[in-house]
Amino acid sequence: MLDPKLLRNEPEEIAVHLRRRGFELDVERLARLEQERKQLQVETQQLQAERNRSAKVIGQAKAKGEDIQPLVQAMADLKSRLEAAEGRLSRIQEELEALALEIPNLPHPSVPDGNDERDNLEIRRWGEPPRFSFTPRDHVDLGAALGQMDFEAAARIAGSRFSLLTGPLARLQRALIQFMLDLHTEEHGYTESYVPYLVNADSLRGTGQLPKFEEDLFKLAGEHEYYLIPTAEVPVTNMVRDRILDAEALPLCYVAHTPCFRSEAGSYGKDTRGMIRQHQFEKVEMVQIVRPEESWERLEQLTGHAERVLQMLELPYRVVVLCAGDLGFSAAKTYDLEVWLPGQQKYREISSCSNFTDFQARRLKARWRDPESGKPELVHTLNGSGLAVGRTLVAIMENYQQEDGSIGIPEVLRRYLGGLERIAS
RNA sequence: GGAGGGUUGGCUGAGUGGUUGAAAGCACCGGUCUUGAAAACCGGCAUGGGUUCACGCCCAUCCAGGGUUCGAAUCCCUGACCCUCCGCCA
Repeated sequence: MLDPKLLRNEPEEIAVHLRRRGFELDVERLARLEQERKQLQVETQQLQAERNRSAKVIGQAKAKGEDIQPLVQAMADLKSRLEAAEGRLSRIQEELEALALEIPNLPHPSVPDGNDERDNLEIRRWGEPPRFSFTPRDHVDLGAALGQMDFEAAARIAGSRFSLLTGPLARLQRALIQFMLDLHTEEHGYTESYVPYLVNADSLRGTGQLPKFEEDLFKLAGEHEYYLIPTAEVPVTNMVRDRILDAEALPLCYVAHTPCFRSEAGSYGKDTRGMIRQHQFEKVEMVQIVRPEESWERLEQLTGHAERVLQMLELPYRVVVLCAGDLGFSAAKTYDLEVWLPGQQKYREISSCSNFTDFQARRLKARWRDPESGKPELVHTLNGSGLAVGRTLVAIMENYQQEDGSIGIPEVLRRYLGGLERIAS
């Protein structure tokens, strides 16, 4: 959520920033509602003050044993006017609130202009795409040949967009998770955390998935209103919801491995082959809760932590900064890491690192006590995949494939696989 | 599934219809004292909003939503969450 004061006082400027990301702020409607709100609020508060005064007078009169009937009768009219005013005010406030919840974050000035992913800006590359003396296969063919990846069985068990791994390939995925968690906890200073995979609607509102993106989520039927998490960002960031943190506690850095569940509504026909886009996938996620003044520096650092995983796995990748039009709803700035996939001859997203500034914090009421002011102030939140595990598995298969269809194991993973150096059928 | 208890400020915790936005303690901030610190003592200290050049004044908020009442943290109803015991269970 944006700062309501800013929204009230400088709607035109805000509209300009939001237009960069393709969001048209209805300034006139906002101004109309605002004006109405203000007028109704003043009126309501005056009536409330009057009611409070009268009630006090009646109390005092009663204490003295005077007749309060005339005073009570005089209140009747006031009461009905107050009720009407309160009703109208709360309707306006609800409308404003609903409007505010659907306004995305402001893009940072350093975010390039652009409409969609084609306008994202590559800012650096690492590693060389491997050269093969044979025609490289994609992970689907490789997995099938190994007999360790079975999409037909997955479809029978669940449906499309699910995958099934067995044997060394399944173990490789587990090894990747272990490796990433160890790296981030031991070398990057994150605290490992285990979190709920089902969350309530408040948590999803806090991080910005609701109310606007309900169709992307799996909602459980049953007496409780639970949703499957689309990313660990939701439970982990919500660790600080409704809290006031001590200054010394910051920054808070958490890493969690969780499965992620996404309905992929609206992506019909996109990435239908293989395990690139699934209803269920594993991800290791880094989350940082920081002081506002250091969030931009932290974004660079966090991105570096994600890059480190790819470097240690020796997977070629590039870093792109998302253009304003491609930014996620809550993000002020996002770096995507894209790994080279020989099966597609393309760089594909494998991590997304974002600074949400105070946008999520305001929805979450996640604050810290600034020693300067002594007042509770909003924190800044950031997160980044470190990495999307399923896609990392795909990248390893495709980049480390041999002519005979076996898969080499990156050096750093072998200790997690009992020393295994290659996966063969 | 059955029975009961609870939700109050940063924290602990009093408060069962009228100066209670809320006692007390802790924490925190300032001061006195001290060579310095601690202790002791004195003072300050909720959040959001409206209005004002400003001092200030006003409104809302004691889990949420309804209700009773001239007046609700306090009474009634519904819901959420937490806890305890019993049953079942990984």
